[in-house]
Parts: sequence; structure tokens; C-alpha cells
Amino acid sequence: MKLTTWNVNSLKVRLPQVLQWLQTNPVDVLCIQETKLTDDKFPQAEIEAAGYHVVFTGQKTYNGVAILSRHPIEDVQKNNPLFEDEQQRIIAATIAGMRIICAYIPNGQAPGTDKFSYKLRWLEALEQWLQQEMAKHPNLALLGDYNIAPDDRDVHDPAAWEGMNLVSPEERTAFQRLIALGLSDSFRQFEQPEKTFSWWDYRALGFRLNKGVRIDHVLLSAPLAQRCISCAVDKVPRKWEQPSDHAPVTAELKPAE
DNA sequence: ATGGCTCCGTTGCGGAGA
Repeated sequence: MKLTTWNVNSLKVRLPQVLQWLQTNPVDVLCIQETKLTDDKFPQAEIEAAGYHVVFTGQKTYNGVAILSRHPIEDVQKNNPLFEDEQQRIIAATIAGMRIICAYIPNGQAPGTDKFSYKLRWLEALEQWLQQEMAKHPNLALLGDYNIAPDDRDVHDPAAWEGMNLVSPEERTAFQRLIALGLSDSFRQFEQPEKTFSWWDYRALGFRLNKGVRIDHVLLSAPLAQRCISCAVDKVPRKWEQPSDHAPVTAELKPAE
């Protein structure tokens, strides 16, 4: 059972790459962020033709999330019922006995801005809702673009980034509060290459110089974490023509006993 | 180097991303 998260930065532009990637990586579940498409423009038929069920919620220009699945999708929830939000940033569903939550956590712009306080309020409401969801669903996975690099190891130049958006103490504390609910950062369950990141700036040769940050994560509840046998970033599609600035991150679970 | 690149939209060049 493979679960993937990928911020595609416009599904309109990236659909061919998503379909190409799925051909060689036929994962069970793919959580997509930043579709930037209203629901009437979503390429449902193309995705279903590739052998995937799909659910989505979007808006014009910004945000938008989707879950693609080889298995039937049930009990779909759009956005956090505890948080009034016009922005479409969450879609959740039950798939193969697991509660899958696909989240595009706000960027936050910079500490001290309105967008940053929205990010922190959004994360606080996510934590409250997750607590309820975890009580209902022991097998839960939270996949997405968190816009948080949890640790200095997750930043190419921690000194240059100190206190900035994505790494600030407030954001890292919010991330640790999610972990404290009983979630595991599946990437850190395993030995990993030094300087593994999931996002690189389009500018200034960010990818070529590996000036990146690890902000896309697969968090697993304890029963799923126990079944997890790997978690890895796939840098291959970041090398393609006209790539997303994010790479897909995949966690693999062995079958339940 | 408070920038660079990419995407979007009342198709221009400004906002947003991270």
C-alpha cells in the first residue's frame, strides 16, 4: 500500500506529468495540492481513464486539493468542519480502511503578517479536528504540503533561514502539536540521505544547487506507522521540463496482519 | 542581492507562492 503527497502547482499545467508519473508509480493513493481549478474544470475523466477514483474540491487561481485512489473512496469531507474557511485546503476520505486526509496548509508569507496568523489559527483548528478524527479512525494518514520544515535537518541553510517563514518556532511548535496527537513523521522513521528536501525555489538554480526545504510530509497514526516500511522523496519529476517546484513523497505500508 | 522563476487572470504586469 503506497500513499503519496504531491503539490503539483496547477493541475491544469501538470496533468500530463501526474499521469506520466502514475504510469511508472502506480501508487494506491495520491494526494494532490494546489490544483488551482474550480470543480467544473477538474480533469476527472482523464484521471478515471488512468484507473483512479478521484474526489476534489477547488477554487479559482489558488489552493484546491484532490485525492486519487485505486480503491473505492467513501465518506468524503471537504474542509475542516470546525473552521470556517473559504479557501479549499482540505479533503478527507475513507479508503481501504484508512482515513486519508489531504491538506494544503497555508503558506503564511512571513511571521507577523495577517497570513501568518491565519496559518497558525488554521493549524490550531486542524489539531482540534484531527483529535476527533483520530478517535474515530485509528488508521489515519495526514498527507500534504505543510509549509513547515520541522527541523534544521530539513533546511539547506538553517542559519540563513532562522526565524523565517516555514521554520519559525511558532510553526514548528504547531507541527509538534500534531505529532503529539500520536502521529509519526514517516520520513524520519528511516535512515535518510543527508539534505533530502521536497521543495526547491524555481529561481537561482534552487534545484541544481539543492537549495531546498522539506515541507511535504506523510504523517501516520501509530497502527499505520507500525506497518510503514519506507518513505522517500522522488526527485525524478522535478528534473522534467516545466516541473512543479515540489517533489512527490511516498510512504509504503505493508499489509495489515 | 527584500532578487531570481512560475503560475494566474477583467491579457497586463502585479500578486502569490515558499
